[in-house]
Amino acid sequence: MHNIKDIRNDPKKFKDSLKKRFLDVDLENLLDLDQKNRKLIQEKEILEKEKKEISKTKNKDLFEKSKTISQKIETLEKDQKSTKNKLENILSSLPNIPNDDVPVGKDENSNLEISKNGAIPKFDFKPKSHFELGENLKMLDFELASKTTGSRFVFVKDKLALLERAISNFMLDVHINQNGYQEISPPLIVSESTMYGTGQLPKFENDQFEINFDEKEERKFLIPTAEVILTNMGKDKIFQLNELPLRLVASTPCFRKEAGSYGKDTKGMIRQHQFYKVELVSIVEPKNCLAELERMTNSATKILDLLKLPYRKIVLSSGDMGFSAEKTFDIEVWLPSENKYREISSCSSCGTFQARRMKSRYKNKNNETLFLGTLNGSGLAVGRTLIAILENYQQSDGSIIIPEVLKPYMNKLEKISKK
RNA sequence: GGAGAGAUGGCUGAGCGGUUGAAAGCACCGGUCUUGAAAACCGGCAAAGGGGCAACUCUUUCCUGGGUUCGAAUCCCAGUCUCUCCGCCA
Repeated sequence: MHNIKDIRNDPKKFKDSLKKRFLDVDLENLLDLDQKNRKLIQEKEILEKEKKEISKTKNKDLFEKSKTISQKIETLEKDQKSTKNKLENILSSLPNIPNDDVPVGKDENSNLEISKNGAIPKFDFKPKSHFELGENLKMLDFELASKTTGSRFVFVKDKLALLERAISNFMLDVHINQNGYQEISPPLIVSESTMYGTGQLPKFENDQFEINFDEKEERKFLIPTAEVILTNMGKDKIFQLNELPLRLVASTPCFRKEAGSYGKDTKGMIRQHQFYKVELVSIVEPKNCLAELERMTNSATKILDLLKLPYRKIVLSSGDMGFSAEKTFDIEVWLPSENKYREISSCSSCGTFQARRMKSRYKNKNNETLFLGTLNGSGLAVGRTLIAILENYQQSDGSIIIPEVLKPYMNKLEKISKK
């Protein structure tokens, strides 16, 4: 959510900033609504003051007048509220403004590679895809999932299920013990206002799983990422300075409809309706956002370093960034079967954009109440890490060597092979 | 699902028709003291919104939404949430 005052002060700058997102805002309308809103507030306040004074005098002769004033206030208030609503509806559907150092471009073609790490493995045979490997091992079962549930679901079985759990536990341990994050086991269901807070609603409703909970209550959704619930831990809260920075990590299932990706990645478990992800969230003073983004990204790449998986880091262009982000680094892992890098983590700073939506604030040194900065990043997507391990650690016989750091989590198992 | 109790500032907690935006304590910030810190003492400290270059000022807000009243944190109605007890249950 943008601050209307900033827009009012420098409308042109605001319009230009959103052009980087290839959006053309109707500023006229926005400013008109803002002006109308403020005018109505002023009129209302004059009457309110008058009414207040009458009641203070306790003069019975003026009581009738006070009644008529009340009626006028009521009409003004209705008008003002509806104007404010219109204004907020527009504001809440506008994305965050890209940071100055974000490359400007329409889509992923303008993303910039920043660094490459790790040696790409060489095979003296044609490397198989993760789904071939998994199905041959009889440890990935897509057919069964489509029978019980539908497309874009999978059964992970036996040693691969263990591997999936090992990956998740390993990541959690690194983030908790080495990177200074606090572990959270959060609700996987959130209310509508929580989804609004991080920006999933109102614009991206069609990618969310809404659940039928209780007609009378606020609408409820399955989380598309733990970012939603972790970031909202600061919802309607004013933090003391000594509570910051707050760094949180959770390993949770994520649920997405993947609307609009029909035909994309239909094979295998790259794109599923349900997947596990270890999520990092930081809540910080806004001035520390960009430094925290570097720190968070390093926390994520550390996992890949430890797993000895080759990856590259890229910075997303203005047109490719998510709705709430001001700057985003993607980390892409090497997938031998595709002969290219694929996204395994996305780390974003949202500045104060989300904090404004969920009223997440803190007291600074001067005791002023200000909006916080929020960041989120995958550390990492568990399903895709599983894929990357399968493909990068595969042997000619179809077995999978267990990465050194995961062995303690796998009962010292050395490799996964067909029974 | 049945029966009670409650919801007030960052937190704890008073107030129960008219200078109450709200006592007190804690936390926090500033100062005195101290080699430094702690303690002690002094001072400051709710939020949102409007007007103003600013000093400042005005309005709203005591869970939410209605109602009574000239006037509501305080009275009435509805709803939401939390807690306790009983039942059910992983």
